[in-house]
Amino acid sequence: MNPDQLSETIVDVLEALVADGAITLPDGVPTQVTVERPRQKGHGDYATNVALQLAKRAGTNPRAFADLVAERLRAADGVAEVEVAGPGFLNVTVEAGAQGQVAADIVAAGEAYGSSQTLAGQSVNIEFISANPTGPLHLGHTRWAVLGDAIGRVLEAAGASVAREFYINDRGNQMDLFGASLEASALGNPIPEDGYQGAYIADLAAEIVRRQPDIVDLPEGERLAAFREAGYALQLKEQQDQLDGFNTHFDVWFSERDLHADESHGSVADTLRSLKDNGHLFEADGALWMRTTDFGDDKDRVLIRSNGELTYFASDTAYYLNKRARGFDHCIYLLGADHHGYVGRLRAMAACVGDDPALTLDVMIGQLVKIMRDGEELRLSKRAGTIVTLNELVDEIGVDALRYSLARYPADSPLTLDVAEITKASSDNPVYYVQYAHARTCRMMENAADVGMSLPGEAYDPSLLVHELDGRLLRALAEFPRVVASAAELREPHRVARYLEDTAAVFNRWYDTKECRMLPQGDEPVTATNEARLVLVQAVRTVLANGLDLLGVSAPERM
RNA sequence: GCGCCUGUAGCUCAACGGAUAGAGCAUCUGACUACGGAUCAGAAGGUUUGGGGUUCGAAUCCCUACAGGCGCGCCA
Repeated sequence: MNPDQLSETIVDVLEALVADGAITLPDGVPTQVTVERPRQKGHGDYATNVALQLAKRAGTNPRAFADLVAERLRAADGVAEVEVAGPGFLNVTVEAGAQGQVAADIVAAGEAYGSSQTLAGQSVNIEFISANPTGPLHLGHTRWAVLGDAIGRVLEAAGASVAREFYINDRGNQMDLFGASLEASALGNPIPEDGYQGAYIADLAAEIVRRQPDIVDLPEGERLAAFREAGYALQLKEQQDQLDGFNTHFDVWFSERDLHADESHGSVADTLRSLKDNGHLFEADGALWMRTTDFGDDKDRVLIRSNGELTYFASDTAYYLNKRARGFDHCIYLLGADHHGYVGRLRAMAACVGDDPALTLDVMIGQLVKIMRDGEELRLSKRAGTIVTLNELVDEIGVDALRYSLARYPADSPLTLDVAEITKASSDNPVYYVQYAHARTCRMMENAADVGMSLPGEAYDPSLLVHELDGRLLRALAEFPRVVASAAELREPHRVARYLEDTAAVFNRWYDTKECRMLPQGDEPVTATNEARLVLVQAVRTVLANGLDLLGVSAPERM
């Protein structure tokens, strides 16, 4: 009896009540009802608020409604007890032994357990980080790397088709400034005003000269561009290596330049041409504008400046249409809080090109992260001279701890992490707590093999897992697919992390309980209960490993 | 000035309109003849920033005040 089955059972009860005329539901019987694990002990194994939700529509009060449902629900298979509590909650206790099947199901599903088809058919593009290729990735990008990647993973687990995309801002003034900074550094000249500072510029310039000693002899007009392009290639490669080492992988690295390279479908030129007559473009002061105020933006936006240059917003618009043309019906943008001013114009732009932004656009604004050490904010990077780089963070904290520490919080609240706390190699640290629980399950499986135990397969008897803690563990495990589905739907992968911590705690509690030992003690023979628990442990291992994988965190077998 | 986000235990943060608001850290008290104790049990800690409203029910939704962060270019 898992939550979905209970939900179905309750729906059946409601339908029976309607059929008998005991209640009337003008809007019909819902196809599913809310079933949750109560936080409070003493509220049964599962609780539902159907009576509170439906009583008004049925023209009765919640308690009376709940009593009617409870009476029939008690007779259902697998249900041991039903109580009506508080304002009209139904607290359901399931029969001990009626939930054991889930453990075998999990083991059979293996890596696929937790996946669903709730978002099947959706084609989602998720764009994140999208840094300029003019410097190393830093703290500001790290949170989006973790969240974007994890959101991609949970969306895929929920059945969506997902493309993770990095938009390379390789066009515009800042690229020339980057080239000029490298050139100046290589020639021993002062870095230009507003140029890129930091020791990494000198390193990069030296590397360029080492690879192309002739570059300094190029005529002045060509030299800057040569430095710019060489620096671009090296810096992009470094960003890609940084992310690769951070277990964050993109399906598409999209160059802004490609939008300007020709006039093919999906290019900027094509976009401007196709929008010309749609009524939302106008000319003023020698510039071409999009009337984004038609759709709630606080001011109109320029596409072509009076000097003939295209704006970044023109690229944005073309890029959006390009994504749509590639078949994505849902575009997620992960932006930092310092870019939240874009939300209005992006939505308005989507509306101007004929889409309903409520359906096609999902702009997520992430708040900034601070990292503290010894009571002081970690700000300055040794090398980059600006902000702490991703590589420095990985060196100091480690990939798993850094990823997990960022993944366990939702995007929209400001976050302050303490280096000492997230690097602490003990169970005080949630990442190690979860990983340790996983390592423990691995060790238990090995120990079982050593005494000749093996997974019972067909002989598995789910009704043997009758201890209260067996039940609690089974219910926790049964929850996983719903957690993954809601994490995908809400774009909140932190729910997976919190769930893993909770499940690891239930497992440790179970492990600590003498009546729930998996291995036979001393010379005792292996019983069917021992083997049933072996299945349970393997199920725990599967859930912890699958959950950690959704966060891009490793599930070590030993620690 | 206008707009977006945030305000929850000493600290860092959870809680899809649900029951007595939960974890971890820090503090205090217990459990090792062990399935690896990187564990477990327990104590203490709260007017969910203040004030109104909506309803069976509000940390959550609405209004308002206050506090903090960020943004408001023919820059990218």
